[in-house]
Order: sequence, then structure tokens, then C-alpha cells
Amino acid sequence: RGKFVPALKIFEWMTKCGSLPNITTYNEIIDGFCKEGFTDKAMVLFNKMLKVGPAPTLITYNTLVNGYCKQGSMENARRLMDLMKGNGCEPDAWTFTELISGYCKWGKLGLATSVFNEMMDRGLTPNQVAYTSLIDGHCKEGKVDFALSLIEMMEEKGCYPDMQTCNAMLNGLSKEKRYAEAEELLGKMEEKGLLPNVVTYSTLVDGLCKNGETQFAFKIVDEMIKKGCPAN
RNA sequence: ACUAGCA
Repeated sequence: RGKFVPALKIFEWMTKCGSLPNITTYNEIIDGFCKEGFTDKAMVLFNKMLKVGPAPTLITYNTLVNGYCKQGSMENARRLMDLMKGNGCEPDAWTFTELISGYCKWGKLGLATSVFNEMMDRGLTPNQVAYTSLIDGHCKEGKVDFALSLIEMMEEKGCYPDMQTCNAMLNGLSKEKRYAEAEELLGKMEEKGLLPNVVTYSTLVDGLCKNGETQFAFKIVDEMIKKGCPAN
């Protein structure tokens, strides 16, 4: 909640007082370091855990993998995944999803896709988060057709697109001026009871504006207000 | 009580 420094103070104080933090607390501090941009400090703590405990868990590793992914050190993220295997901690769907989302964030769609395939080869089932990460990554690079094929794939497997999946897809479609397909998707969303939210509407407004269709953008704004979704 | 996805 933006109060990492006080949390860290308490953590250090606990360590000194002999009231030892448990593994969850360690994981939270590691996550805090990562989110503050100090993956190096997170690693120092992690190494201490390897030496004197408490022993890192799957969540500890996943937290660090994510930290490296967000920071753009995909090589380190991969190294950490190898390390966890070596330490008897098998990567789970979260680990793979973090890598997928990381590769997407940095535009490495090929690598993201191969991690996705590797995940399935390992018998792990991608959920909406994994699909959405990959769909969003491709949409942001204009690879809308591939993203659409992923939506089909997930539906075939009984993993149904949720609000965030649809929003990511709508973003791709509207940026590529594929408005008919965007409307089609909006129709499917309505059938499933997925009512457009603020992100949905502003995605459409943004796409229309960036393509010079401001008159249609205004129509969307009218509609969102009419539907009881206040424009922010 | 701790880790991953949308404007």
C-alpha cells in the first residue's frame, strides 16, 4: 500500500528482537523490495534465506521471477527458474505466467509464446491470466489475428475470456481500426453478462481518438454515461 | 496474512 519503508523498519526490528518473521512476512518484504525497484536487495535477503532460513518457498521464487520480469531482466528471471528447479521447487502456472507476461511486456512475443507452449507441455493449464497476458502482448504489437486465435483456443478448452481478456482484445481491435470485430466482441460480452466497465469504454475512446474518429469517441462517452458508467 | 493479466 505504498508504505514499504515502515514495513521494512518493522521487519528489521523483528529480526533484531528475536521475534522472527515467518515465511509469509519474508515473502512480503521480498515483494516490497522488488516493487520498489530493488531486486538486488530482494536477492540479498533471498540468499540469506537460503543460508539460514526460513527456506524459500514457491511463492518466494515466483515473487523474484516477477521482480526480474518487471525490471526487464528476463535472463535473470530464467536463471531463477532454473535455480528453483535445482532446489526442488517446481515452477507452477504462476511462474510460467509471469514469464509470459514479462516477455510480452518487452515485446518478445516469440519467447512469450514458447513459454506458453512449454507450460502446456508440462501439463500446466493456462488460465485467463496466462491467456490474457499473451493476447494483450500480441494486441499491443498489432498481431490481432493471433490474439483472436488465442481467444478461440481458450474457449475450446473451456477457459472463458473474462473482462480483462476482452478489454485487451478490444484494445487491439480498435487500435487496428477493426471496429466491426470490436462490436462483435462487445455483443458476445453482453450475451455472457460481461457488461463494459470504465476500462472497456476508455479503451474504445482511446482507439477511436488515436485514429482520428473523435465524433465516434464522443458517442462512446455519451453511451457510457447513459449506461451508468461515469467517465473518469 | 505473501506471488501473475486489461485503458
